[in-house]
Amino acid sequence: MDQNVFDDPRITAVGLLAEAYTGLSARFAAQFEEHGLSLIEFEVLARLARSPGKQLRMTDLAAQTSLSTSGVTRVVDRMERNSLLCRRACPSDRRSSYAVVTAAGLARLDETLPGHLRIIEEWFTGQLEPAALKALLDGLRRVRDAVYPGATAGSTGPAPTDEAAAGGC
Amino acid sequence: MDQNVFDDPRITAVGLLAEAYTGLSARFAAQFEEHGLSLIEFEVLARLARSPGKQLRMTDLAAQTSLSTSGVTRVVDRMERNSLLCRRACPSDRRSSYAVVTAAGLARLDETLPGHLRIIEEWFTGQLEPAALKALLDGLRRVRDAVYPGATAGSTGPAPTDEAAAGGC
DNA sequence: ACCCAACGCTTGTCGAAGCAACTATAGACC
DNA sequence: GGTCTATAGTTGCTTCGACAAGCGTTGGGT
Repeated sequence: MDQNVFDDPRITAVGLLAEAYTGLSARFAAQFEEHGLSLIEFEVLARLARSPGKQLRMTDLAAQTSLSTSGVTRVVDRMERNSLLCRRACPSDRRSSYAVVTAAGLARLDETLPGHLRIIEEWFTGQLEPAALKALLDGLRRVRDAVYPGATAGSTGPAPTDEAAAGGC
Repeated sequence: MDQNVFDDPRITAVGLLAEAYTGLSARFAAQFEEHGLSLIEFEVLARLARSPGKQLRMTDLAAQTSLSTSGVTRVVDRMERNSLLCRRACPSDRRSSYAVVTAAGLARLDETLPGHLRIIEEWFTGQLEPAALKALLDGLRRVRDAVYPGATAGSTGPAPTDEAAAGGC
């Protein structure tokens, strides 16, 4: 085998993507941990908070997080134990439950977000001139659109009742 | 909290990076699995194969893979059980061992690489015009350099003896 | 020469997450 | 109305990987 296959520009490209992503993730995780959250817990909070009624069905949460449904069951277990969210029965389908952010969950998110945005700016978006950043994001979007099937599951379903908004579980 | 924080361009940027990376990784993992490899096993094979003597000390392997040293111990255990590599004592420091790719490991890599390159091209590099790809990679490199400390541990150390090259374990 | 802090690796233990199996419900078709 | 398949979620089991503790080794300071 040719020793220099690994200098192939395709391999290099993948290496850059992987290292940029894992490096950034590590910074995020460190900051999240200061607020008692893991990467996945932050993502769950964020996805719930921006969904109509601040809730999502377990399945839709799974689809949005690239976690399996059993993985979602367990993350929601932990976060419910931690009072960051709670389960709520779906009135129209007794098989389904919603995960609903609690007020405490929203507060935790509020307290975490500013630092998170600062870190993104410091290590990612702020590293590049506006034009270069735009070019990077355009490229990423093309790759993402090609490779990432469904990032919007649940947000296109029927609007759930809104009575639980802001965490009155 | 403002519902629209999540439309912040910084959040969007991170989302693109994460989705592009995880989407690509899933494609890679599926192809690796056809050859009986996991993502991390492929990376280990690749990093060993391109190192001088086709070997690396456990610690250096850990530094290159963002695995802990105990994680490396266990991956190497599995791969050694699978005859993809083997351990070899370091003659100059009895605390260290090298992980050395075997002929079978190189063969496995050989059989996996063409498909891997094809997938990179199909879903990543081939999605973009050359200029756009270059812009993407330049951006990624800037972020990577900022955020990713040491990707070259071990490749700058003293050249190990070469007698074991090509897997005569 | 001796001591001791630092290093390299392995092992015990734990939490996280996937898969497959299971339960309960929904909806379609006869 | 009854049956049958598909769906939503949970649980048992397993694997993976991190952390901390432990063992042997090294090398510098005195």
